[in-house]
Amino acid sequence: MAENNDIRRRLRDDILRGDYAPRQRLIEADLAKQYGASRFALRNALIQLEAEGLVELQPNRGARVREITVQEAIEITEVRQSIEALVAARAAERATPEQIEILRGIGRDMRVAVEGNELMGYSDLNVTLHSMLREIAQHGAAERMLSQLHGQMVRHQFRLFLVPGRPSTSLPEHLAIIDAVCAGDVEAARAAMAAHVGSVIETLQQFARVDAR
Amino acid sequence: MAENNDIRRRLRDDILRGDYAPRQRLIEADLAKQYGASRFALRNALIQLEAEGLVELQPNRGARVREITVQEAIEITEVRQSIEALVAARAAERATPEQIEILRGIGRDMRVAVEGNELMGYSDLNVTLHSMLREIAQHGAAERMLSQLHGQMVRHQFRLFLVPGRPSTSLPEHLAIIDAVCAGDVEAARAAMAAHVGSVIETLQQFARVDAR
DNA sequence: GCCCGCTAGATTGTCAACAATCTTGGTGAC
DNA sequence: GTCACCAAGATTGTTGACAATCTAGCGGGC
Repeated sequence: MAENNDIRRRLRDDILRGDYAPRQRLIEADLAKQYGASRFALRNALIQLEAEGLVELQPNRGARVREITVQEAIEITEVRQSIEALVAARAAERATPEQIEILRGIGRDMRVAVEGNELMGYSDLNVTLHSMLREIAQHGAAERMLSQLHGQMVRHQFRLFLVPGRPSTSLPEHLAIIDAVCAGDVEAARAAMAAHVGSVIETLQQFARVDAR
Repeated sequence: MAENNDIRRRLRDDILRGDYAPRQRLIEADLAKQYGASRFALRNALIQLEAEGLVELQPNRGARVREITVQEAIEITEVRQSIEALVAARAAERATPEQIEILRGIGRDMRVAVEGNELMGYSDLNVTLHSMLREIAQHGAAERMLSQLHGQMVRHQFRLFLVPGRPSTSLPEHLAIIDAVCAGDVEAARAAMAAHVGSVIETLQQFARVDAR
């Protein structure tokens, strides 16, 4: 099973990186050859990825990359909103002085990245901030749910950074979250995170309107 | 695969009903004989149940029923709290007159069940109310996450009903949720649900203290 | 007496071949 | 020309056997 988990990880990474288009069929034999694994190992990986919501498995008809509509992306983000708010609140409760220093550092870097118009750098910092907050919160159940939701979203997440002016909207939201967590203000942290993810949802809703045309 | 999903469902039901103790080893060959299925089908079911969080799968060491500690149960319920609050808010937004009638009916039945001290009946109504709210909310992502979390919790959920006086605490909370949803008051519904699940968390915390002795 | 290593049995992991099912392309009736 | 039907190929589903790994119990050395 050691190799099995390896296959699973590689296949997941490749799907998340966008190597396979949504709704593209994933044919066991082809993938097996491509990854140098047995069909058996591949099958297991596909079953597991289905459970993660990355792949759709229809009986006798094989596996496809699951397509997430904008509407579904919004729903997923709504759930993410409520869990991330919980994580932020919990992080505010538990952050140690060392962790607070790290958070402030991330905030400074974010400001610099936005001022320098470094989109990719800012995107990476965004990921770093959210995962730092999860680490501070030490909440296993939230962690599991968020990583599951996140995997399903990657494709749409990516589109967000292409929206002009998006960084200058989200920067103050991120800084507000950092301030609240560092101040140990539980309710402010919850509210700041809810507001931030709320603005993500609004941006997604713009996509929904554009796509509808 | 038709039979495969059947096995999965039966095995899940049996685990949830408590036929297998936590940490009990689930031996593929034994289960295969017991359910009249092939080891192959069983294996797939176990992989899927692992993803649902019901079963723990260690390489070369087989499957066990996953044990949920009280601490984990609290975490899971905290996540549930935030998602259920979202569902209640959404239900308040969308409930039709017919659905409102049904909710009020559930409320009346709950009152009667508590007055008549019918614990099992009240427990069933509790399940009915929550699933009715999910149906009204029509929120696919929330639905999926909640059913996953619920599966992991069943054993602890059960203990709640053994707590003396628990029904008389939760009845007014349930009625408040129903009132808010029927009134279409989104924020009140969110708050009422958060308060209700919050009181569940407090009860679980009492267990944690008792178990620690 | 206690610990280490070893063997036998139990259990899981993997494979290759075969069966069942779906898909595609073509053929013929109308 | 269009539709229903059928066959061939492609793909997934399943099986039984075997390999790899773990576990428990025993015996020998200290």
